[in-house]
Amino acid sequence: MPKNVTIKDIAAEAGVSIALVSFVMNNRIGEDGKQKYRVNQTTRDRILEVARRLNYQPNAAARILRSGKSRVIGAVLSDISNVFYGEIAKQLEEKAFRKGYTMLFGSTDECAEKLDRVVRSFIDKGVEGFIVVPCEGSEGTLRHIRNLNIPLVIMDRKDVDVAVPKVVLDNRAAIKKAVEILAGKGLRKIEMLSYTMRVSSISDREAGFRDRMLELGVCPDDIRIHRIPFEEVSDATEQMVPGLIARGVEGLVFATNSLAIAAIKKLFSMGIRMQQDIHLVGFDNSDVYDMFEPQIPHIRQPIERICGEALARLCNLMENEEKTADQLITLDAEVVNMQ
Amino acid sequence: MPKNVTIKDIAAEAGVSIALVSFVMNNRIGEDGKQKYRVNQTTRDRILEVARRLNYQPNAAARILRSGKSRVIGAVLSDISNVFYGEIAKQLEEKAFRKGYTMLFGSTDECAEKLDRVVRSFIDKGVEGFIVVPCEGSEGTLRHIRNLNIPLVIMDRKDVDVAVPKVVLDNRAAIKKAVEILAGKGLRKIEMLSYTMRVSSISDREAGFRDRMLELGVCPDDIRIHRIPFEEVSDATEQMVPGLIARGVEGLVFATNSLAIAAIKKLFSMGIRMQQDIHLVGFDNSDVYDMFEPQIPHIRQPIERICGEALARLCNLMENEEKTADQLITLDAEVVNMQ
DNA sequence: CTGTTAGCGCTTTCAA
DNA sequence: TTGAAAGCGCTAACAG
Repeated sequence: MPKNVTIKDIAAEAGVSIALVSFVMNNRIGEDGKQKYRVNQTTRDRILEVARRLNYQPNAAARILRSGKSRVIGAVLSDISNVFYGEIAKQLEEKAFRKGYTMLFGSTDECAEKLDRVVRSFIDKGVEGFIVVPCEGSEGTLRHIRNLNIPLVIMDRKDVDVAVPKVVLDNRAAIKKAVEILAGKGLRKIEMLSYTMRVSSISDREAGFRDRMLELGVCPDDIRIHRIPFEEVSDATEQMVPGLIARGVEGLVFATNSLAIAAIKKLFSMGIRMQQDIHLVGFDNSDVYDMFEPQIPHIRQPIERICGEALARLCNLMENEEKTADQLITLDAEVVNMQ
Repeated sequence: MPKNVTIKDIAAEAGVSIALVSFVMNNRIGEDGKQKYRVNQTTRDRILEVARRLNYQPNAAARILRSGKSRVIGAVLSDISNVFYGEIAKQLEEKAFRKGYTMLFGSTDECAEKLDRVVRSFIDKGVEGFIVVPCEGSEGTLRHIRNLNIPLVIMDRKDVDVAVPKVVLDNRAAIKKAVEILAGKGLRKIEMLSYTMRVSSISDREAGFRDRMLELGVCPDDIRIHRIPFEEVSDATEQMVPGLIARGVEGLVFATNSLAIAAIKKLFSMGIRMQQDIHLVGFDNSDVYDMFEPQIPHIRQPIERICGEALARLCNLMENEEKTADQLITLDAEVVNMQ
């Protein structure tokens, strides 16, 4: 391994001091035409030339050590292989890149222990801030982040007693819109598929469903929410669907795309005609929704805005060393393919 | 921001030297019961106690600077929001974590410039190694990585003239299996949907198709591969499908899941019955494949093994400072839901 | 078993 | 306009 080029090498080669090299390297990005350090144009050019010739790469570690800023953000999501979080990841990465930050991603798979492991390893890596989608039992870890004074923004879920900014969807309103689509068609025998998991996004969606159903005059005892364990969506959903049909359910709303997909598969295999024999409203994206004619309407989260807000708040905390503003940013969902 | 605790603080608090603290901290992970530095058990306990009490977090930057190892790997994929790469990302992250590495992810969106930007930013971050899915025109950047002497493993595509390990699917064989499924049903009017993009994974899949069709006795002029631009899969595919049907195509194989999904949507909307009026074989995963009865068979890449191999090679290069072993690791695809 | 010490590469103050 | 020098926090010889 040919020893990496350092500013010292450049200084030697160009016959100047390392300080000068450092100055020049940091001015590279002519920020707003204002140069903090004035260096002789000739010297500057010579240094830049040498740097290029020697293929100089600044050492990140040294820079971080000295400046104390790593410009790395850790994002701890639920499951990066799920489309929704995949899109979140992509947006975060892009937006962070533009701001000059690098993102580190990790999946919790809804397991508090894994979340803790990931968070600790990220801290080890010297992340400057965190964006976290909490899961059941993760409060301790989140508090740990706070205690370490590492900026933190919570995303997607808000039922965590930690005083940090939280960016979430207005889940109640979102599901109300979903129910509305079905109610608007005159349907009343509407049921919901949800997770057993108790996190605010899910609970709020359930609450929204309950609220709207009550408003529609449905008797509380007739409001049906079916809860399925996260780990066995496919099987459990498949087993449950026939029962729904047997009971003559007319409409179904879903708390997540995975639930919707599992149900649609089963319904389709049973020969049930979507949006005819039964009416559905999905949540989040899936290629499956668009398969049918008419397409299955679904609730779309404003992923770009969610990521934008989360990152903005985080940068605020990181850059302005602001006191932990415990704000709740709530964004509205939109309905796709409303019929 | 309360000054972070350093080994110095611990040393002072525990009344020992910083060296001792360092030794203890590095032995934390009792590797194979063998401790490199022997420290008095009482002292050790005291130090650990103080460290815990003061909530000590080792400074990553300093450690990296000193040891020269960041234990960070950069993965540059095509599009992390696509299921296939999403799963790749997840596997890489998990496996890397077990080996004590952290992954950095970036998407190229099949744009060489973006790939270059991402790579440079990762280098800036001090990654120790790269796993890259190249795209058209990315050779220069890959060579740049080599010149910097940063370990590199290429994944998914092999048509890059850079002497590094490459882990790919046996794409020719994979598509042959796909064609075989259709041929086994006695079909001969089989066509393929592919990308215009010239990367080995795609080209090889096309070659496999051509080969198998020739073997089946199809006249070269009758072998039809339809190439669709990556950026407009949906629209272009939708426009193309009716023509295929009009020509009485019996079977379709796809070079990627996105192509398959787009085609299936259109076919379905036209009322064509899958695996009856037309027979399909998909590539990679999609929830859409499982929607139909019988399910749409598809080619499944051994994602876990791909990631395992790629990471293993990379670690080899990073840890053993081995000379660039220019090996090509080819893995076999498997057919899911063969009927 | 424990302490001293010399840097890793870079930023930045202070002085020239 | 330039240079000298002091560390950032940690590791790892080397010396006791």
